[in-house]
Amino acid sequence: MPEGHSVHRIARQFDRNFVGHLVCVSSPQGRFTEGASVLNGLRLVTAMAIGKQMFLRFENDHWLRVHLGIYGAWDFAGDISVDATIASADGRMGQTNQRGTSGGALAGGSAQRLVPGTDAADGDAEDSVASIGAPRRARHGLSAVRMAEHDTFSRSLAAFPPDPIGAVRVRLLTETAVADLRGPTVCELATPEGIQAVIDRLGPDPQNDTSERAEQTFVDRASRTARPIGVVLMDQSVISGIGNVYRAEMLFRAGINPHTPAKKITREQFHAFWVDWVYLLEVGVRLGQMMTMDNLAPTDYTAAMASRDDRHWVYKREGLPCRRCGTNIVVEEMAARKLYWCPQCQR
DNA sequence: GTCCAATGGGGAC
DNA sequence: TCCCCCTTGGACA
Repeated sequence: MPEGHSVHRIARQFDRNFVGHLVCVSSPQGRFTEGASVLNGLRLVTAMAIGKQMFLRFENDHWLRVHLGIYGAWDFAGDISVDATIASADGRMGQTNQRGTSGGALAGGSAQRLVPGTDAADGDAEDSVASIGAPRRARHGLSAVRMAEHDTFSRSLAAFPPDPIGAVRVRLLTETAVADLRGPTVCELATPEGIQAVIDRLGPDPQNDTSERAEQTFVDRASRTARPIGVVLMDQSVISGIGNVYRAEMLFRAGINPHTPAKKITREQFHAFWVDWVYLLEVGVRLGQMMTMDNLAPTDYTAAMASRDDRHWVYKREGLPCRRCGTNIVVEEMAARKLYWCPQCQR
């Protein structure tokens, strides 16, 4: 699931291809029919992300709030301009990239225009689908068609918009682009007051605010509790966007025992956490992957980008030797989630 | 086919 | 602290 970096990428995608457009809103699955009818035909004004929450503001101060939870994902298709780095996003999208012809997408910084069946620059119709959200290896929906039968896929895009496939909670459609949402934990209409109430509950997100005041808010909220730091880092009211992967990796990078009571963490250590999150989140948004090993040689780095297994210090490495000291990585439950850590490096 | 895991979070107790 | 919701893919029978 998408941790904070994915949601920022999604908001960017909306900003690039939907903001300023009139949007047809529907709920093919039928579970957001009433909300869709309120938003249908309105112009999208703003797309923004705070941590794992995304907010879309439409005309007349109608807001749509989306939280992907563990399973949620957005599929984008049509005449979508995809930032070169966004084209390499997690999960399904990563594989999309592998299959596409624009293999150099990671390196470039320029946007590419992807127009199915017409003048797609260096890609074909395959590349005009982008998914961001929960990792899903096999294809379903638009992508499933691509994987199974290329011809069928091409036809489905040729007849824009493609038919929604599977449980699409909400579809946002402009004349040239479409976004399908599946499996969100939250997809609801909200008033400005409702949105503000949600925002007020959230800790700072360094993609939105790297000020000293933001850092201080984090430190103040984190340091006043005796809960384990491994729990506190995942508390979205303390700091926004950190999920289970980043929690484990940040604790390892800091060399801190996850059980340490937060109030015993020093000021310097909190500062280091903040600085590291600023950095890791920026990298994650840029690469579309939770790359937490930043001391790799360029060749190793490429390999790590390609392989999900080589991206992390400790996450999902239980029983394997620590990359730093050789001690076996352990796994335990903390805050109802699996926590991976090195008992030697994180004493 | 059936079962389980998965990068979350909220509510009941 | 437990339980439930959301959805999908993969492992296994």
